[in-house]
Amino acid sequence: MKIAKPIHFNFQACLDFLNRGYDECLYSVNESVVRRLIRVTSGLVLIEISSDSVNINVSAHRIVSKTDEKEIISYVMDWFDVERDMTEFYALMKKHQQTKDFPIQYQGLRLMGIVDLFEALCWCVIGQQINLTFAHKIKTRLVNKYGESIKVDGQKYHVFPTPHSLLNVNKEDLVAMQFSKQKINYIHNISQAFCNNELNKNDLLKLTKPQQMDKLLAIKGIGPWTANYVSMKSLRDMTCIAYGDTGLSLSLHQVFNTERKPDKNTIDKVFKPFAGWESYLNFYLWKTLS
DNA sequence: AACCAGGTTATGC
DNA sequence: GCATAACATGGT
Repeated sequence: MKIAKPIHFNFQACLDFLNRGYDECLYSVNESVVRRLIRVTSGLVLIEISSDSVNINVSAHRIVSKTDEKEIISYVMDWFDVERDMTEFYALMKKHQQTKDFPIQYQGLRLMGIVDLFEALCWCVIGQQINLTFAHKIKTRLVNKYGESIKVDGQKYHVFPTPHSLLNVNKEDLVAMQFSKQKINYIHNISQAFCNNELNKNDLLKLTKPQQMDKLLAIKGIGPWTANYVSMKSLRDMTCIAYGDTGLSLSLHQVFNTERKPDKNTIDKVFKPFAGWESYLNFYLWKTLS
């Protein structure tokens, strides 16, 4: 399968982001290739994504139908945000002193998404108030125990657990994995919302932004930061700003010379010229930290 | 050794 | 309404 690369798309830059030094259990990056197990209607498929000068190339580990192919392509396009025309964003960054080098430094880096909304929400809860190394550690324990997997060439690949599988976990097992009781409850709440069909990505995408926020914030464990983060990474809203995020605060301080912990007003002022591209500016600012 | 991490909710004034 | 504690543990 092939996807034509649009302008302002740098596959290697995207891969470097995926491979930025954390132990990631849901995909593996090897130099110029990323492999990941995904779920399509017909079942699980291991896909391998690489790139040449004109295309993104996607292959599957087994025979797939035309319908499967469509779902796989759609997954990759979503994950790598392939369809977005970045021209305007790049022009905006060049126009402003503080960001004028970004188009060269981060050329073609796309806002890498989390296609599965359930995974995105759980990941936020897992990462709440702990360092990312530890967050990856406990996520790996969760995925290894409850996520479906297949073995290809002696290598095991996992998908993120389903809401049903996490709804039925033994809480003591999660304690043993070093989840806090609070995180365990939050993950339970989110699983329940998906199982009761109070929450699913397709329906959420049909709502307006404020309606989406209300739906998300109604669940105990999802606060403003998380609602915003999944809005950016999964629902693909382009106007998200991670207010109060420690990383964003630090990068704003370094790049825009704001105070160490800028208030909402200050942040809005910085983002104002990038209206419509807030999520991308936020993402690139995070990138300046690594 | 203390302080903080991709936060959120419960509680107290 | 706003400040503060509790959560759990590893990294720096």
